Amino acid sequence: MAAKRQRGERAGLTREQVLDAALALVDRVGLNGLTMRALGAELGVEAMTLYHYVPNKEALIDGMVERLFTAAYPAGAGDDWQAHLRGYAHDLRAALLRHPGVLPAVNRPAVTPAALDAAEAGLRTLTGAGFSGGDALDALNALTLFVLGHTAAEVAIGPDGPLPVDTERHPLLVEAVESGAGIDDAARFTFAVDALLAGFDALR
Amino acid sequence: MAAKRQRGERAGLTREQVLDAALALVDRVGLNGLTMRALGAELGVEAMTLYHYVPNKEALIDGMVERLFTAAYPAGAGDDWQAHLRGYAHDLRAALLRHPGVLPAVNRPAVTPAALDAAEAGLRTLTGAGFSGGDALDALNALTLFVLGHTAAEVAIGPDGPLPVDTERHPLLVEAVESGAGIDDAARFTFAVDALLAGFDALR
DNA sequence: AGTGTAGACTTACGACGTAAGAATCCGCAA
DNA sequence: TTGCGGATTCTTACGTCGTAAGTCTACACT
Repeated sequence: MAAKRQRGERAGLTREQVLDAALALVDRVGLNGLTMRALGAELGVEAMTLYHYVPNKEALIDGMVERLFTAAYPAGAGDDWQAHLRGYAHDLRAALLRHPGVLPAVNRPAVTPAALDAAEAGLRTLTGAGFSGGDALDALNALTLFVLGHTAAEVAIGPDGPLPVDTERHPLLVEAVESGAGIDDAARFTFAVDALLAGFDALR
Repeated sequence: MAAKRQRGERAGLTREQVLDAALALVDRVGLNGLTMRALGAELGVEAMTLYHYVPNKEALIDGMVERLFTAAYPAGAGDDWQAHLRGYAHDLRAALLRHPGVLPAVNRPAVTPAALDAAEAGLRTLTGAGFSGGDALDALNALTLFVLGHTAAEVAIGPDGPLPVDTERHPLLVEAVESGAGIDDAARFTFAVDALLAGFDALR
């Protein structure tokens, strides 16, 4: 990618550049293709050089996830609480889908300043709408974890040949699937988010 | 674990034994500790022997996940649909938590006969309660993916030192956390499942 | 008794993460 | 101007991993 370098000649890297290059690499070759050597090559640098910006590979991946989440919160506080949370969920999903390759490494929300700000904004909206502090926190949590689970499942492609269902044993399943239901990921996501919001409303 | 063996002397393994041993090993040493050599040692066998039961390590992990899911569906069809789905969600979570170490490798529900049976039973209950086939499928899907996301997040332990929140910037967050809300995983899970069910009810 | 095959072992290779240390550049003090 | 120390990079090397290839042995069937 970059020109060859001599022994102490600076490449002028930053931690952010390393993380971004890692995200780009993963987008291209998948999480399994992310190796220290490959990432180094991407940046015109030897593998060991990366250890000046990241203590080890695990921390590198954590950093990528953090970066993903930091980019995920546009902090749009909506007018009414349902619109606010709906926007939050859709924005978060969109941000996660921007780097699908990293999603297998995302098993819980990263705690970043941006995430805390988003949580605070959500709590403000919800408590303002009459939720108790505890319920508001639980609601935000449930919504966030649902988004993570749904999005992770979306990108986890499987062999998924024809489902091993037979009409005798699973008539309803066959019918629902053949009617085209459950195909569109975005529609399923929207359905679920709306259900969750309606449920919060009912429990308020 | 087992006695040393000569060339050709049978160890009498089955694919199921291999998968169960892998689950046990992961429970003990974590997913990173799962290596073909270590698993072989666990079974009193060389690493390469395992390749008679599993084409490669990825398939080994897939098999573990499948096994986890197969054990997860006790097929308890409840009386009313909310009780049915609530039981399904809690049973699924409990089954997943039985082997927490594998959860990072679970990013979507495994398609197994048991899973299909459970889906069919859920559809029957829901359509019987007045849901359209498409909505019923979406609802089951949303519930399942939420359980996966929530459970995965539960076991994803983090360093999680004191949260970097300051009272000035995040007053509501500080208050909610200090009140002890959001500590108990099971309670948060119950809250979210109930919300989702209430939401399904509202959208019916 | 002879033979094929499934199940086990041995050896070996390339790739990976990273420990250890050497080389070079740069900014600052004398 | 010179010299020095830290920051950044490269080089070399080690142990471990997944697994390809080949070999050996016990048993089932002829």
